[in-house]
Amino acid sequence: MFKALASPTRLRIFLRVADCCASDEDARCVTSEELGAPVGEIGKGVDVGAPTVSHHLKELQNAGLITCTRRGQQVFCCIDPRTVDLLRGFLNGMSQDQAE
Amino acid sequence: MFKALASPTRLRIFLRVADCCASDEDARCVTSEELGAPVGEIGKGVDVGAPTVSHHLKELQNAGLITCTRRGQQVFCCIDPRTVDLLRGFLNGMSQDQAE
DNA sequence: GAATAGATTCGATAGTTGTCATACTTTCAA
DNA sequence: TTGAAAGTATGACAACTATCGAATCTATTC
Repeated sequence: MFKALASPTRLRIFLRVADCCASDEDARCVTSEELGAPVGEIGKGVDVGAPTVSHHLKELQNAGLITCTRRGQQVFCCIDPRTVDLLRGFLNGMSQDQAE
Repeated sequence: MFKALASPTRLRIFLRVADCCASDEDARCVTSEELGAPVGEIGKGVDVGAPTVSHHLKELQNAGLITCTRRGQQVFCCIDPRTVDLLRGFLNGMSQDQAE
């Protein structure tokens, strides 16, 4: 999980996915417009080739940080709030002993 | 920062430091007893050699996740709550768009 | 069915990282 | 001042990772 966000490129990709995937409540990225950007679009923001983007997205998927679904020719990705919550919970447990 | 926590061994070390460094308010690890464990003690919990532990502690320091101070022959480390807060803030910004 | 667009897989390679063994530095005690 | 204890620095090596180009796959359109 930390490992998945360790690579600068991958983190950038993750942030880009997060950007493109802002929605109302459920945030499961069902509607195309809510989905934001497909893989190709994500790749444009990062200066690496398509295979590399694909590779990183898979890593993020394996870590449970994002979920991808194919819709026609395109694959849309969005972040998984549950995993992010998990991570945040971890940090809370960490510094509740420390700060305050 | 994420990178610093990416290695399993380093994460284990980080958690161990966090464990040993639970204190009242300021949590700057001034008193020896509050400090918990010195470097050597930390190493005992992890099955790697002392040089490796030292190496990882330095990485954690560079990332700003822990602070180390020498007290006599021993070096005591404790986590830096500010950096952890920063990390948490980052995650909040992340999933406030997503969840809820 | 062929052509096209979007995305992934495969193989290779350069670079990074985790670990160790050894040697060194710093601090305190005798 | 010598000796021991606690950590750290250095150099080396194996393992991993990020990246790319080429080939392949999947779905759409003609």
